[in-house]
Amino acid sequence: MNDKVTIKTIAKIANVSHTTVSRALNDSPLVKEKTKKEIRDIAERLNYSPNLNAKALVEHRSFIIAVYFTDLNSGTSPSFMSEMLHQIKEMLPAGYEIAVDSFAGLRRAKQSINLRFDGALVVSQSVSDDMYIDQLAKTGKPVVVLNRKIDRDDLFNYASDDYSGTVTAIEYLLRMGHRKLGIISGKEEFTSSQNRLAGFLDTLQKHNITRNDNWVATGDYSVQSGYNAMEKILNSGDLPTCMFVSNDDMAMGAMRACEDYGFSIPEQISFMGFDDSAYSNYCIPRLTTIRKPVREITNNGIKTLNSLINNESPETVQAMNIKPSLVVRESVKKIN
Amino acid sequence: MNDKVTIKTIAKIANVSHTTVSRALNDSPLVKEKTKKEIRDIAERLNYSPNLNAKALVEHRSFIIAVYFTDLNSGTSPSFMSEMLHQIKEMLPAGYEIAVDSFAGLRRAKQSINLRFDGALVVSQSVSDDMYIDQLAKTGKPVVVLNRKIDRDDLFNYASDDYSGTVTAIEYLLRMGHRKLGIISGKEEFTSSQNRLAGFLDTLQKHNITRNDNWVATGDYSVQSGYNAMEKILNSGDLPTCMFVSNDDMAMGAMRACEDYGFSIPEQISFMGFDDSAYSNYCIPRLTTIRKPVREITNNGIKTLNSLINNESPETVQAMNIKPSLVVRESVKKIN
DNA sequence: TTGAAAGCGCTAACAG
DNA sequence: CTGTTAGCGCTTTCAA
Repeated sequence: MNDKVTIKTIAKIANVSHTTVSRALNDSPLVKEKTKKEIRDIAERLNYSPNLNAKALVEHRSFIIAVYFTDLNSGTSPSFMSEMLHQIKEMLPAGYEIAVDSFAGLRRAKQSINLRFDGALVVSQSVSDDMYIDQLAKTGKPVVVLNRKIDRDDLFNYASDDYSGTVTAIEYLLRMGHRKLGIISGKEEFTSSQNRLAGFLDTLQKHNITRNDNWVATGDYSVQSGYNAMEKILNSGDLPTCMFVSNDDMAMGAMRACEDYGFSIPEQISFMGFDDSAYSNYCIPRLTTIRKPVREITNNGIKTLNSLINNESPETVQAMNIKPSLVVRESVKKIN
Repeated sequence: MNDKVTIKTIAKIANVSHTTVSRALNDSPLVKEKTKKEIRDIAERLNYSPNLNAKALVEHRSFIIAVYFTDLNSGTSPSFMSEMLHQIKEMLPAGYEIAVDSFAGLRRAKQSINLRFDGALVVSQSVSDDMYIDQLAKTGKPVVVLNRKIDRDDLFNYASDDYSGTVTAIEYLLRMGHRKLGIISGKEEFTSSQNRLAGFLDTLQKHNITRNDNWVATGDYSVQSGYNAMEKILNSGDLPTCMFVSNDDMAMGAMRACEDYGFSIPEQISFMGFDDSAYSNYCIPRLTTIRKPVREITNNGIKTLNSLINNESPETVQAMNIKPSLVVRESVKKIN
């Protein structure tokens, strides 16, 4: 019940004006050290804690960083989200809170974004986020968009170059002798799915490999959807020698399906994932995959947002499309 | 830059006082329908959005729900956290924001909790959280503690009965003919680890089975730690016929170790996990485990918090220790 | 049904 | 170095 302790309470006890208390507590050079110390002591003794709403009202900032995901529910892998939140919280100046929200949630509740934030970090998956990103941008407050390359140059934007990552993946598979390649792609409306699919298709074409439509399936990035998609492919008769799966979660489901249908990995079918999730080094067999540069994206984003909030010009570049890297493990067999 | 639109702006245009605008926007019965509509229209046209800081200051509430985890970094499984956040956000009344934070973070930064929240949801793993829970309780605001049974009866508290869940698990293993049982337990300071270990030890004792210290190892709930712990056990010479692993993540690591050392599961070593994580139904073999009632815990917690915030008395009971259930899959073999 | 005035707790001129 | 005064945008008496 100590929310009744205000700077005036302290002022009365210290026999000074509440202004002096405010200054002392904010470590203003305008207050004598001795007075400061007295005031701080009283504040501590009374367990004073400033009313952030009042402070926010007058300072025109709220000490809140908004973190928006496309969807809290599906599509954003839990480990990505959890790593993200941890990083953000870790790198933010003390006193800042992070408010987690999702565009999908806003849409469902027909709400519009609220204006109580000093900066926004958007973890975007889909072009459908653009209208919200635009609303955020219109507030004039710092906005950094992560994860997906956006089509505007007035915002800071750090993403993973999924297209080039996929090209790397497929060219590796070709080098390993595979020509019969299949794909399970992710949520169709997600930019990452589109880029990964395009990388796959373009690379096949470049190497004059005709694709087999029986080996093309679509999931939604969930483990179960990978299972279902693979089941469909396995039932289609003619089999690929290798599957490129748009994320590790679906790859895990797909490999499970192979196991259930009696196909051995990588002897009969090889697998290439995407993301390098925490589990990909422990599944059976260990999954060869493309490492998405999550850490780099996040760090850049937060550093930039921090500078922006403090009105400094960020040290990093405005936009970055970071190249993922190949992680070779056990799920791709060299053939011929 | 429309943050300059205030109720006074609207008042001027509508030719009424700002008081009336405030009332209209809050749908007060004191305002004539016609006036209300006019005002609402103007507000919409001007893209008005209330200054939540001002509102919060005068109403003595902030429209923020604090969500505290023990640690954002380790121990809390990402899928648990992500499901939690999604549920919370989904069930909260429109207009509320969730501020995500961790006690570990507070400790590291030597910060104390800030008072800007209308209610707090604590996802607690460790008794070391108690001092912070106490600080939260002292604010007099609604606090609901989830996940871990706490030692006080003035707060609402919903947890999983890990002890009884483990007893269920071990008795099942005994029924399957296993007598040579090992365990990999989790973070020692976590209550869940302690309860799961105690359930294991007590059940063995109850059935007069002497435990083999070579088969007792400790991890930290991470996949890698499960791998390391299992490696140690495999190297100890004499082997158990079955391992109880304190969570599914570590079980996945431990099974990986068996694979690497050439032991087949469940033929040579059986595995029982805990949690029923999203991956446990897809790993090879599918993991037999104990389903932690995450959904139930969360739902109860949020419902209660909602009532508390609205000054209603919650429909649910004050404390609940929900029993987990056995999920039989493929990783435990019946022997003899 | 409306408006005038006060005040939430804080910071920021301005004056001493 | 310190205090007086005003005001942030909103809700809420109280009076009309």
